[in-house]
Amino acid sequence: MVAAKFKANSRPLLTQNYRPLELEREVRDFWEKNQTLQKLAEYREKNNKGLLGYVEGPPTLNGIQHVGHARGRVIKDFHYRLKTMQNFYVTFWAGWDSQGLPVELEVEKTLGAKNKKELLKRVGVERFVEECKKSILKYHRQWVEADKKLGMFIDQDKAYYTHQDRYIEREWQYLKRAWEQNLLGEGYYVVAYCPHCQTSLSNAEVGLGYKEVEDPSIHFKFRLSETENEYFVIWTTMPFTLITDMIIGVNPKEEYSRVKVKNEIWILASSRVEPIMEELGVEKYKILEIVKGKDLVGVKYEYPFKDLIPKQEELDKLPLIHTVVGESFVDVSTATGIVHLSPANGEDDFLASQKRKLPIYAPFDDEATFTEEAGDFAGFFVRKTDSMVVEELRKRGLLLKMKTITHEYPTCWRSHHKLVWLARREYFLWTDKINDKVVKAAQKVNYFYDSPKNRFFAFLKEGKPWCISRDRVWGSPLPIWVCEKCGSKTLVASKEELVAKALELPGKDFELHKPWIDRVILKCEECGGRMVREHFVLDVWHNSGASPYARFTDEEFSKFVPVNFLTEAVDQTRGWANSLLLEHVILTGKPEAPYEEFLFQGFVLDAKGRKMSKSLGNVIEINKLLQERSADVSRFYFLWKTSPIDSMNFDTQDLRGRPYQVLSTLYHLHNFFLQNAEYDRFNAKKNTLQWAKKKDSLKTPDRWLLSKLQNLVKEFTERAEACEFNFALSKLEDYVVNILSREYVPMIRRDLWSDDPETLNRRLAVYATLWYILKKLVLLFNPATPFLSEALYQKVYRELDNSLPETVNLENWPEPDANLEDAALEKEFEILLQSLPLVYSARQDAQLKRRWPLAKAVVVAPKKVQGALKKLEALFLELANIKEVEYAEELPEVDSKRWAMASEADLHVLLDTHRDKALEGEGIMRDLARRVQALRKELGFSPTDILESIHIAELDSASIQLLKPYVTEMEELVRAKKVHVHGERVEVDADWHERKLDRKKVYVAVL
RNA sequence: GGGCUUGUGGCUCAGUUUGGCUAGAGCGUUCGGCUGAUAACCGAAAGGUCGAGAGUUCAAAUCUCUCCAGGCCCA
Repeated sequence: MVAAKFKANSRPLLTQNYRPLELEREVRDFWEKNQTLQKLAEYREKNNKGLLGYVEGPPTLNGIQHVGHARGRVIKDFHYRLKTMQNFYVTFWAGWDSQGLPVELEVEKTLGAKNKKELLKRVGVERFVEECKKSILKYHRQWVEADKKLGMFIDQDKAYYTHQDRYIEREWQYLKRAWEQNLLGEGYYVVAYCPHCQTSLSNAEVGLGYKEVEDPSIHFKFRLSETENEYFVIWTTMPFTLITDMIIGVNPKEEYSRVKVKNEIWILASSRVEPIMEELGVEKYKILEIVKGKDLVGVKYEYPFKDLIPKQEELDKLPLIHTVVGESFVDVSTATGIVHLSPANGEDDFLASQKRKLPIYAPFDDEATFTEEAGDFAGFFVRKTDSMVVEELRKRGLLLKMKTITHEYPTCWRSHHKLVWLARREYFLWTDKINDKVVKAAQKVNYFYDSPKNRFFAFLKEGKPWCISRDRVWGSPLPIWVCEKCGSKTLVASKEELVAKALELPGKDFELHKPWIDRVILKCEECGGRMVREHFVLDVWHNSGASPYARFTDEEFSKFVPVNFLTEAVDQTRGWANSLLLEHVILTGKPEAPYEEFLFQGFVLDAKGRKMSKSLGNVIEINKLLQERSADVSRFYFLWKTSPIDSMNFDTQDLRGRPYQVLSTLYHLHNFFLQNAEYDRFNAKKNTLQWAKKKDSLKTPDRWLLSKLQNLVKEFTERAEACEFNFALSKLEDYVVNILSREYVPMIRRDLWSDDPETLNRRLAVYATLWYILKKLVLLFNPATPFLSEALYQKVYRELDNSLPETVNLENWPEPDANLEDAALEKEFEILLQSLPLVYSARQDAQLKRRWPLAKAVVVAPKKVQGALKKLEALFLELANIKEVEYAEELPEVDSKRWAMASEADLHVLLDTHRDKALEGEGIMRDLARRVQALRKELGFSPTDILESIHIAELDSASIQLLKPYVTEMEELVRAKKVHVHGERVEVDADWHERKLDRKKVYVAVL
């Protein structure tokens, strides 16, 4: 009868096992079919308690999403879902960085290029740009796919792309503001240049090409101007740089020696005297004096080629030129500890001269050939002059030694030619002028953790100007036009304005990219001449840094910026976090950041803690990972494993462990709840907590569990908002696995194991409690594991209560309910939960199984502890499986053979190990019942099925006698109409199954 | 080479701000037990020079210095 009722009601809402992949697929379909993402956004847009701007840190559409990216995306999505459930409207819209060097490089590879100039000549810029667009589309598809699999609720329909005209136009507004404030202008910068490909290279490209190469290695000397015979001794591998020599550098903190060699005096670092003399074959020398580097600063030296280079002779008259400067980067552990500096041919050199405001002397053209300004060297390719310079030094008696060495030196990754560094004309944002404002702006931001904040500030305080021009094709163009006739410049920041001022246009409808933009010729307002565009494109960091203004409309910008919360990996301190900040200060003119909070995340490494790289082959791609692994489990793992600022060793093996277990337990708790609640026809709308309270059916375990939940809600929320996701999730883990599954469920199991109508209200009260608790948990889990939460929400909550909203995401974030808190009760349960393991421990010592009932326990504890335990005595007896408990304050004298004991601190439990016949019989019954239950499950019976009969055979006769009085109780326990006990295995209508019972065999049959 | 950061049982992490009981937890291992929601769980055991060294202190995983190794950024 009961079984029939159960079956009639049974709907297989949840599969018996947690199968995340299957379930996530269903949920993905559900979201798509119901347009959940869109509905959610629309709802919160109309109903919210506040707006939170968000702007996506655009991934470069080159390369594939791997676990490193996914960590950040999961944090973003976590934050979005949390804030949305807290009833905020968040502009969680996608964005993509679709320009830049990586895109160009890939296209170059695809099209097969020896060098870029040749390629562009061969295929044309139009074709090249077409290919760039194709390439970004390819990667875009894969990123969107990965986002979908991850469960990202980012709005892909509202995505921005940095290459779109409307984005570029708005990006130009930043430059316009900079132009108006005199923060944008021309300057020089030293860049790596490949003479063969005739193009400059980025730092990243330089890193690609370090190789062993041969170079001249020369030691030479420069005479101190005020002396006849005193010299600085210097070493270099690039003789040609002497042509642009401007200053020499010493380390002001180090010691230098004046050394007598024959009738000359040489100056070099003290620590280098011995090795250099050996190198130069000088056997006899004498150290005359030791001086500090800082005492050499300001000394003028005789630049040797003034006769060959008139411009150098001119420069020589200026202050500081051809004198000694102090620089801490000068290393006295190699060479002579003195370096000559050519600001036009080295970055350190350049910065040293900028600091001192020296004039720029860069006498070469775009082909790296010396110009007229280089005097006798004019017309030669720079490195061709190496030997000429060496010869000139020799003629003047300044060359000490010349040889050839092999060393590591950057070469062009494409053509393998040695690179040279050249000062080139570039465009800068003079952000050094607004550094105070920038630092002030950065100070208003919440960074959550100190270490990345320190790093960010250390970087910001350098306050270097920002070189924003790049000599490339696929990028946002620099909107500056120069008059061919009078040289005046103009910045034009919109297409409309371009058209209005144009002399020539590349057709009516052109896009704001090369090659078309270069065909726009403007009319000079000063002289009426033709203005042509400066050929540069912009640094991609300027593109993404413009996103707050460029991705929104004016109205949205004023509503949403400063945005609330951003997060990127730590490498973005110098990248996006910085460019956003600088550009916003320029745009607004105020010391204000475009973000209120910025979380810098640590990097994701492989299982062994090595960085992920293509060459190591240990990169884990998201699309591949999620083919086999659960997105929920992975998301949980990302957030749970380590603090977001720490680097994280990603080990797919870990996914099978605790993260899976936590989610699986949550799932099975729902299964448990459903099985029982459906059986008793629980009515979610009627049988609420209020109802249970009114019926006085809530018991202490329920009230304890409810009280514990309030604290969980409070702490989880606080930790999550502080970006301590690992702590937040471990709180959740503890509640689900320990408090609910391990501790609460055994407390109420006995109450549920009954179909007595008299106790129905008690059972319904337990379901009301579980419904309330589990539903809150599903909400707390939602930001971390949206698939599981949605699945349970649909299959359990919406199924049992059709008045609920359409998706779990439309629920409100739980808030602690003070009415349900009971600190005193929690304290009492703490004591109960400390005492029970002592019982189990004592049983273990005495070899007494937990299912064997015992007559008596004595709890020895202070009065207060006793009091708590007395209040919960019924629970204690049931969970300890003991008939009676006594209390004492002092340890009584007992027979240690008969009594087993376990202690912790001032709490002791004594167990009476003696079992009379009744206890033994009940123990045997429980042993057998356990085996019957296992067999029932094995044979596929449902827990609620009533069996016809159960047969037990081949127990010894003593056991049979002990068991007999408990047969009726057993029938109830195992849900069978009749339990038969036989001596022998008689003929029955079912198979006998052999089971072990305390090393003896016993046979069981069920039908 | 510089800045920031990490190093705690076999593995993954707390604890370090503000020095203070026998350095904790989970996973894994071994033995035993429990279980009709759970590939779960419980008890016990083995397992730690807290990266190395020095210093400060009555007392150091914690503070200071040096070094080693990994990571990020820069040179």
